[in-house]
Amino acid sequence: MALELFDSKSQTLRAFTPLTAGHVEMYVCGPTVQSAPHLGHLRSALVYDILRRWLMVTDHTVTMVRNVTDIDDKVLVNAGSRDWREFAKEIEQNFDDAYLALNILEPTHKPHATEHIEDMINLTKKLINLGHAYQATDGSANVFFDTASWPNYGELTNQKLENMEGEEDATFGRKSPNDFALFKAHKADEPDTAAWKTPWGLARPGWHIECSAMAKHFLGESFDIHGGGLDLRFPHHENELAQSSAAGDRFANFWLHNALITISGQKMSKSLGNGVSVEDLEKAGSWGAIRYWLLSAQYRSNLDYSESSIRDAQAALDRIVGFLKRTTNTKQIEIDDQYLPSEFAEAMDSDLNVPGALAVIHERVRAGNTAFDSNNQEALKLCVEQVKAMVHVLGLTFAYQERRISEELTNQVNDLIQQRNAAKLAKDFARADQIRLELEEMGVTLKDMKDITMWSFNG
RNA sequence: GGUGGAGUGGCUGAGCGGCCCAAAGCAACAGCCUGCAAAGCUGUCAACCCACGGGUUCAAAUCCCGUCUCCACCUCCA
Repeated sequence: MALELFDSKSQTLRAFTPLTAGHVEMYVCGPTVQSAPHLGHLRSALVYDILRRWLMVTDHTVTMVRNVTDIDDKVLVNAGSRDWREFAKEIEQNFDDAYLALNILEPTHKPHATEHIEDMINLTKKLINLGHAYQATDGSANVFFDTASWPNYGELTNQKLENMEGEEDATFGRKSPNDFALFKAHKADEPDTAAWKTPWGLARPGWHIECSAMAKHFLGESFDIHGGGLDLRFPHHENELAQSSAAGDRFANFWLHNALITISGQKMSKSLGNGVSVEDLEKAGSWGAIRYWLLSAQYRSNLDYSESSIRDAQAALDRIVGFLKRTTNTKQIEIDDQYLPSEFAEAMDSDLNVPGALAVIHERVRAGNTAFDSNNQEALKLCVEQVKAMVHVLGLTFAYQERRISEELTNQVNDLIQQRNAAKLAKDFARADQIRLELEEMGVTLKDMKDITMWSFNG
């Protein structure tokens, strides 16, 4: 079986074949760095991280572009009295920190909108020449896409122009309320640094033109996959498609949209202010558990966040990690993709059915534990290799890296454990229990094994 | 008004015509282990009719029609 992906433009599951055999080019809409990341942004980035990893495992090289929109109305507003460029950089760092913590791979290219103004000007010029864009009728430096000139407008989201609500307020020189800005004229109250010289006057780019220009810059006039959150489908992606195809490009072969994260059934979003922040998440569980939880629903399904969700994920992940810890030396991890079970591959090939893939991991973990307890070395080895390979594909390997604990604490704990074991041997259980309690208060959980007492620190 | 999506055990969440008397996880319960625990492992439990009502089919959670409820998008959002 080969990979099938749900293409949201055709609204069908399609067999995925790269335009160039063995090589996949994908463009993913990254964040507008206007405020700190929340769970929803992380999910989106993670979905395409998983897709990329799976493509690589199945023998593709992957060029992945994930942009940073670092100039935008909200960036300027939220920067307040600060230099917006500095502000944007800081927010971008917040995103990068979170991506790193979640073990999301760096994209091949991470272009910033402000670095590609020239590309955007060129694309806009071309659209004007082709009669698909125009400078504002009020003589300002605003430039708009002429939706009426493009009969395919609405093709991505299956909408008809006459049914659309469009901009209702002032036109700023629009011919139609449905027309959207390619460039926005510099406003007097905005910093000079947020304006570029264009053939139409001082202006800054609109949101949609950025992605069209950057995708073309790095991937050319056609590429395999365009991804992003479901809330970007319209207008952002519809407009991207209109611009690029009106300019004569074929653009994306597949459109992928990940569903959103909800909280109490309602969409998590910047505008609603109900986002779960990185700080909140770190309190709820480990980054491994967060990654696991984000993967626990297929990417086109909503995922509802609640306080217990990360905790449940932590328990499920601990089961997998615990298996590897008790059966292998986790410091030496060699991965061999040849061990991936076919059921796992089938699940991944089926529009990235990660929950199904996780089920295969758990099934193998159980088989492995059984083999371990009955000392069936041959069966155990197979299960271990399979689990390691699967966990690696999902990027969960980092979850079982050892936490760094100070030598001082280690010695102290080992000393107390020794005292406790001595007390147990002397059948002084009151003393043994007292030490156990002491350790618990330090945040140390004991694990009495057959011959040895293991411990973990959760403080 | 338009365009999409969803409703599956106590909870999360796969399955999308026969392998489904429905995967997996969490929770619960039991056993193993233990001085007793915890942790860990294993097992068991759970979906009466897979939102409701019709229909198609030899066969439906899965397809069709209708109804109800919820969510998203319609020019700020991943």
